[in-house]
Amino acid sequence: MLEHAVIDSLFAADLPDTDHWARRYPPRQLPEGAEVTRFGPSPTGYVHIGGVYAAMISRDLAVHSGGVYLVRVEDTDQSRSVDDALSQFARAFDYFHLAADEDDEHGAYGPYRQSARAAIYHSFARELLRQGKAYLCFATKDELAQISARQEAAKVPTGYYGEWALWRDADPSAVRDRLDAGAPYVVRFRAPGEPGRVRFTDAIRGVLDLEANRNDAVILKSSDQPLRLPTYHFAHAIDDHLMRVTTVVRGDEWLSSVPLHLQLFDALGFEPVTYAHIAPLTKQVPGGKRKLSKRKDPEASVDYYIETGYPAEAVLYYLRGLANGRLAELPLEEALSAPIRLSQSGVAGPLVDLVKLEDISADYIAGLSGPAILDALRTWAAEYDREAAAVLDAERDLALRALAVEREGVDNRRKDLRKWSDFRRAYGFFFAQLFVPVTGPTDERLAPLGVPAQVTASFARDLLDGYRHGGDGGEWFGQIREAAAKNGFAASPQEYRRNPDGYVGSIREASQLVRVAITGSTRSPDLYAISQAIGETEFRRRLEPLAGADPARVST
RNA sequence: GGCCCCGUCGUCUAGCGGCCCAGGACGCCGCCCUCUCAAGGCGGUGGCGCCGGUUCAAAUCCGGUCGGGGCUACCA
Repeated sequence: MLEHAVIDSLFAADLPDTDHWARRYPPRQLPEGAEVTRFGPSPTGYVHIGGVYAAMISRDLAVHSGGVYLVRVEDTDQSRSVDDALSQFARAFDYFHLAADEDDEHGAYGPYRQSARAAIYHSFARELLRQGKAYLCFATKDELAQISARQEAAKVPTGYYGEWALWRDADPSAVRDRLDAGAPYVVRFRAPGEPGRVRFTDAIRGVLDLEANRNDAVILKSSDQPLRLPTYHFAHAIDDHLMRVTTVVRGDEWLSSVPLHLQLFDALGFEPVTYAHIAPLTKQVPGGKRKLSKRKDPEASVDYYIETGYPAEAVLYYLRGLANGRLAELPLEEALSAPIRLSQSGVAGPLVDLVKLEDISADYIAGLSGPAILDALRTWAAEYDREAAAVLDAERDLALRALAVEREGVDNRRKDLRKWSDFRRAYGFFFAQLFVPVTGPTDERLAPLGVPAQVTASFARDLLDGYRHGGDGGEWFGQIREAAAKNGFAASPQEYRRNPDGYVGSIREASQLVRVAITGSTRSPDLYAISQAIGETEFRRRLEPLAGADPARVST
């Protein structure tokens, strides 16, 4: 075994012993049953919706047990770090109300960024080296590639283990020679040799029985890097122990690493944590489903949800329903406050279904009051649709009247907003600034109705002459019936069907003429309600072009 | 290749040996309402991957098989 003096010379002379860290991060004083959970984002500048999913579950466990939820940035791969990644996370967590109890701003178990914890990892790595539970490895990339090539040829499992592990039992003098020559090395964990099985209980999947790890995994990356950082495995064991984490919620791609992790906890003398491996969010593709992909699927990114304007509550409700089917049966309000139970978590790998999300979202928005919608809409628009934001600010009263249409004083509220970006399509026409008036009786938006231009113009003139804006809905609509009858429209679609040649259309077509003139579309909420919301002046202004009015008349 | 996880309507799920010739939600289809659309009301479509076994009885337990996914990195 390598002499302690040689081992120690590899680390800073003033590097504290492991005891120092144990004292520095004492066990937490928390009530019985309190869970300490964490989320460990890697700062690649991209926030995956699965990250929000995992963070939400972690945080929920802590909140409902009176524990602590912390965020620890896993930036041990410096080549993948992106500068503004942290602000991206801040934005996502903020949007989804996933504030951490502890992070670099507040918390006594920091720093909460792995690149700032190098000394801690070094202390423990040195300790493992001193105890012979780890060793220096000088194998080059080429040598490693050769080893696995030979293993494949020999049909034995690939990896760095047993007799294949070049430096596992190297002569100390050979190690010293390499060191003297300045050769770069990594620190490897000396896996306890004997093959066998390990059992552990996953909080979601129950008792699992896996093959024991025998790979001498790298725990400290190459010495030729300016900052010698640990691999995920080593950092996980040390950080989660020192931060006194009780339950680790992570993707099930980590399942096969558990045997290694358990060995590390054991070698380090730590109590193991409880694991909860969650199924990945997937997407339907021809022939099956696959993990949501960062590159191929826009809906994999939280930015998609934020920019499109899905309310956080709707997304959270949807995600909670995926985590615990039971919560999907509860009304939104209750589902958001009821605890997620790991034991009730699905193990499959749910498909993210945007159609379902939109249904939830539409329901949620429909339950909001007009002012509440306006408020949320404005916040969204300020960031993603400046023009709409300006209009909403300038026309606040009109916006409230528009949002009240078929929403206030009705039994079932209109559901035409699934997300904030639907606003323009659904409500844009209320606002003169966003509305494009018809150009005249020949406007192409009127063409599908099949009404001759002269009839259209005459009908509009008749409607405008003596037009009374107020009254109740019935009276108001009566004016359209009157003008329609006068211009050869059938009083009902049925009547028109019976005698298509006797009419230019039915009341349906006549109404649609008005609708297109007022809203620009053949689909809209109740016409009477819209007319009252925009007011008489605007109503007349929009109807006039239909009458084929000359420009001079319009401008006065 | 090796190891591991998973498999109920198109999708998310309930189901933990009899309450299930499988329940709910979303979607889809139809009807009703109706000046359009959205919504709403009512009805319908549709599933235990497959094969064996255990049992009086299986979606539920066991074995196999097929299918999907993951790991097998000095990425997390």
